[in-house]
Amino acid sequence: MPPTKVKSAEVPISATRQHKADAEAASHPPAKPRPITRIQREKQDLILEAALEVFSLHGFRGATIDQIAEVAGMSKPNLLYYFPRKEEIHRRLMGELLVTWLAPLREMDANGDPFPEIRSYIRRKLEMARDFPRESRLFANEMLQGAPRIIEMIEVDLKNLVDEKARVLLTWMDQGKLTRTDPYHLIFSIWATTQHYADFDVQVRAVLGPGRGGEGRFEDAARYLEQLFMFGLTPKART
Amino acid sequence: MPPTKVKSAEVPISATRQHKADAEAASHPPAKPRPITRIQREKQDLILEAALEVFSLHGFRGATIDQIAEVAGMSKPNLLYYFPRKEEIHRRLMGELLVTWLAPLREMDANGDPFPEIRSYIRRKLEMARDFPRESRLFANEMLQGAPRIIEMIEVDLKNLVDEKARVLLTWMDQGKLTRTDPYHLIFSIWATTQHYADFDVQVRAVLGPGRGGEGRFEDAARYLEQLFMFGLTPKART
DNA sequence: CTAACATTTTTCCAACTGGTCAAAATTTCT
DNA sequence: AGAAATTTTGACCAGTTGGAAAAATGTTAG
Repeated sequence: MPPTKVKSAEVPISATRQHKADAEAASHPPAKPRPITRIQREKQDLILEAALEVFSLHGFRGATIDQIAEVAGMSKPNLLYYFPRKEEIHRRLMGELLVTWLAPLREMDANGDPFPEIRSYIRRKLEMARDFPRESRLFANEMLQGAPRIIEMIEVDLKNLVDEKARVLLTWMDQGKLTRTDPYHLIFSIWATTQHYADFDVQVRAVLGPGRGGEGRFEDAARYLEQLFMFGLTPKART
Repeated sequence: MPPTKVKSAEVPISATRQHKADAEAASHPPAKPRPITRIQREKQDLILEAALEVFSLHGFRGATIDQIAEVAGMSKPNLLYYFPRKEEIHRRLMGELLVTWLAPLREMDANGDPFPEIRSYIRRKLEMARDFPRESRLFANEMLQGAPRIIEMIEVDLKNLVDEKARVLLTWMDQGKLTRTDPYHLIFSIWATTQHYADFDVQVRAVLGPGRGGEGRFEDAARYLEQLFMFGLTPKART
């Protein structure tokens, strides 16, 4: 499966600034794409990691290249050598994010039984909120701003995936294995409840207080959500 | 009930820049606070309204005074005449927001029955997401950034309120009127599911598509959430 | 070793940022 | 109306921002 259509952004990064050494021969149209070096990959990863940190905390506009460069441990011009513009960094980040972010939903298996499937979907999402809160916040930040830079991916890739899974849910409902309800809003509610623990982490911790705000909160959340969704979705006693 | 401890921020705005006309007499310690004029109130409201628009979209760091001034239809220095610093605007906004934002939870009545109470709490929150999405996003933005400017309010006012309502929920559980579960996470899940429709509005609309993404989505959400929470919280058949 | 390329640093810039200040315009009060 | 206060404006500033150019330094294949 191709890593979602990340449109341009795929250019080999260098070659952009390099003096066009086409003088020698303008014969090969696909012009040697120049293999990506070890350093390139390493530094790019470093930058993306730093950018994730900064963007997820301040949003696109609020983040500065200097900040990202500092976190990445390099100078600003050096960073700009790898990603010639701020937007490129963000675009790459979002492109990669969307793929991994939707993986849990992709795994929901139409051939499985609804409750085990939904239950483990919720668990996986909750684990992601716990283990990748920055990714969650990056996504949330983009959404809050109206998703200007990923609206297309949302409207195409995300929508298609959700449509597909909504159909799966409907099938389960038809089979009487699941309460008949709105599959889209069902998915929304799973997203909302799980991502809440990453995006509103400060609030969750503050409200739970030092006693219950520790690491145990994810276990508690899992237990609670399981109960909420299970008994909310269990069809009335079979006939 | 005082509008939550908004600490300073309460100074009459003017008098800050006014040349200290104390030359006449340094006799009255509480120095005439100079009544707030009509224009002051009007312009301040204008600014706060514009600031809500901009802050909710770009977060604190990402928003600029120029932007706010433009939306408010006045020059930057003029805006700064009313709010001498960017942070003041934000602080005021957050202070007022928290009060109105928690009103629905405050209304949850310990003397009522759990289901009608919870049901109408969900409805009220959903209505707020529909009618005041910018407020919701402003709040979300602040949370995403770790709530640096309102952490204190969160830890005190919000926590106290939630503690109180959690006790109410526990009472209902003790009385067997509600499934025994974690009252804190229950409240979180209501916040998450309802605010999702304001904060992730773009996503919701994109996924529902032009057909179902219209105004009806809030009604659908209300119906779905009601079902989710109702049947998830209904205690097992009485003995 | 060295030419060719890749990486990094230094210097620089124009636009934007939050904010100041004094003067001018307007409103309010008597 | 006229004085006093309030409000608005225009010019200005120092620091930050995203980014460009080019020189300096590494790295590596032949």
